Amino acid sequence: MTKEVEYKTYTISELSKAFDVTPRALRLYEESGILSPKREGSKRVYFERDKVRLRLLLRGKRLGYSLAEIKELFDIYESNSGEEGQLLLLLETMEVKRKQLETKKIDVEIALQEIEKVTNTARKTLKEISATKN
Amino acid sequence: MTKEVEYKTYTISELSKAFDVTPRALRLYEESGILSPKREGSKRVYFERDKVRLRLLLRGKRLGYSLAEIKELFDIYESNSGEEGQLLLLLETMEVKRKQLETKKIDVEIALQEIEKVTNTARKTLKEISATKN
DNA sequence: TAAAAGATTGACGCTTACGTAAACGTAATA
DNA sequence: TATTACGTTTACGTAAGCGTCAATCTTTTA
Repeated sequence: MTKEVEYKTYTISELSKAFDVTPRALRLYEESGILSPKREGSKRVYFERDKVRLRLLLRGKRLGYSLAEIKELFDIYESNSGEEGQLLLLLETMEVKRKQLETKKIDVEIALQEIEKVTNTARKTLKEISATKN
Repeated sequence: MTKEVEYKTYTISELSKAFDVTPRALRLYEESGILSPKREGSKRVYFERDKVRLRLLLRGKRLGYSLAEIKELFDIYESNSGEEGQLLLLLETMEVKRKQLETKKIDVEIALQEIEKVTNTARKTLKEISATKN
């Protein structure tokens, strides 16, 4: 008794709409070795795995990582043989990334504080203006 | 009695070392209209104001903003006449940026969580390995 | 005073991350 | 069956953000 599992698949345009990226970008991500859709003839067929990776990829981009860096991360993560050396490499890499992200987090928070300051000052001035008007 | 105020100034190489950017970059930032050092003959002289702006610029970059966007922000902030329309524009702009930053904050936090998961899994596996060894 | 250290202005080069168009194939639809 | 929609590869174009000379000038410093 074979267990039939339905895998949802996506065409390039479906995936591109779903994530608001162009097909061109998806092809580039493939060329960069990050996505690897199956083929049906010459047409790309994307599976859940690709969707997951694309989601991570885009988050990575928003965080400022280059495609090369993102691929590197995927590679390290996947090449993980469960072997000790590999695991240690993984841990080191993650530690580096973690520190970068903590720094970024601080950058974001400082920026938010600055925005708040500017905003408060502007609001005060506005209030004074409307008070003067009356 | 004239009040003499000492302003600390910087040469391009001093500032470049202080912020770990190349002189070339500083010249580009000037060309982009973000920095505007005074001149002593043909030589650039940077004041505190430039230092402050550079610090903000670099944070902006780390947050993923382009030089053009950064300049735009400075422009809006400075063109602020205290006039009502300008203040409202400033508030709107800041609100947009604030939302972007909140999104980025979430991205960072999700990424940190993912790193934690991967890290924990790797650590567990490592423990199992060292247990087997004995 | 000669040489080294820093500065300046071009100007061309390079990488990343796509955009865009061309030329072509296949499949669904009017 | 003709057209429209969607897909493919190939390839050139582009914008941003510098890197890297080259040629020249000025100022220290040995």
